[in-house]
Amino acid sequence: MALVKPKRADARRNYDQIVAAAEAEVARHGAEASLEEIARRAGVGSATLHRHFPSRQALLEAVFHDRVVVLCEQAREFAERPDPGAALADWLRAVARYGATTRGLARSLLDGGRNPEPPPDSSCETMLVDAGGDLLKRAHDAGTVRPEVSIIDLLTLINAISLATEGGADAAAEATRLTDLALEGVRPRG
Amino acid sequence: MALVKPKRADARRNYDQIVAAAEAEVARHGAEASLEEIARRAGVGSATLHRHFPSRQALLEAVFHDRVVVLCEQAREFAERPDPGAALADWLRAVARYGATTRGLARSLLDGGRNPEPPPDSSCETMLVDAGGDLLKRAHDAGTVRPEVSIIDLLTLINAISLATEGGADAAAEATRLTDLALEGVRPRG
DNA sequence: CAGTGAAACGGGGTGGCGCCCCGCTTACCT
DNA sequence: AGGTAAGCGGGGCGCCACCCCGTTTCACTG
Repeated sequence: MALVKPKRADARRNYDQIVAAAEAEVARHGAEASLEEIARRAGVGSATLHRHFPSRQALLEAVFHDRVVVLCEQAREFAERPDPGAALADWLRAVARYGATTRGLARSLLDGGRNPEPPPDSSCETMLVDAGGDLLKRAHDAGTVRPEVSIIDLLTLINAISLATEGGADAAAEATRLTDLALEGVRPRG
Repeated sequence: MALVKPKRADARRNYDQIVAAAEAEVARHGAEASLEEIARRAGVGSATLHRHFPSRQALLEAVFHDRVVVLCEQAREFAERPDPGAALADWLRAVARYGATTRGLARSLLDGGRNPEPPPDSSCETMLVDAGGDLLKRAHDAGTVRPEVSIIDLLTLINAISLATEGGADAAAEATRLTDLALEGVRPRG
């Protein structure tokens, strides 16, 4: 059950240094940050980076994993709230806001979803789908969400919004506004 | 008023060949297609490509320009329809579908919007904003769209959907579904 | 604590890229 | 036909992802 991290001490140390360097570099330059530069800043050879992370996507997953876990914990808290519709909406807004202000995350999730092979249980995508699916189920049961709406659709939409607003002047505000627009619809409510 | 295209005959021929090659290559590999490869397939040196198109964005604009013009003409037709709300929705669906099935377009529009300097009147973004703005105005006047909704927000949302669904198994269907979701909202309609 | 086998490392090579310089070619105008 | 400037493109530069393979480092055993 426990994560089987690299065994040797130097390997583990390098792994952590690479993730730390990647976090900084991705924050600066987005999901397309130079892997060579990340390796350089981590103080390792580029071969070491490629050995630990066979793809850019794998590295991004490691970078964002902890933050996504926090979002999922928040979902679990929101699940206790009395109004499931508002809980789902608030969580989606939080996801949109976080995605819009965290360079590279939205792109990483999009590319991850494109991947043909099934993602592991600990992938960012899977975790979000699981956490959000629970909130959605409650909202469905309460009748505050149309039954044909799926969690995949919702997260795809939210992630698309993050992607489109990421890096803007006030990304969080714009992501929130667009999320509200999508959740409420375009027509006035009776 | 008429476009001031490159004057010399060989320049114009190369320009057209580059755009044609770019169209094919972008369709195959998306907005990040290799510029070197495009030049190779167009039968010109890479310097010629860079002379005609100082940035990747400029090339993409040229590639998609004609198709976007068609979308805008469609908007003008839709403006005649009796139900402005449905006309706007149908047009947005068409834009979403086209963006989702045309590799590179959504990405190009997104990056174009990031550009700090104001886009020229003939840019894809400007044309869509103008054409859609007219449809939205009619819908606003008819009261079928909430007044605080802007055409920028709508197109950003639609473009985000295109971006997120582009390249999927049935991109057109998914883009349409997500567009409907965003237009109608998540909650059931009274 | 020393020795050993394997795991991990990283310098450097390869091929591809975007971009640009500059000597050469070509089309246009008179 | 001849002059001239616009246009061309081979080739160079710096950066990148990715990988090969000789070398170093770790962990385990006696």
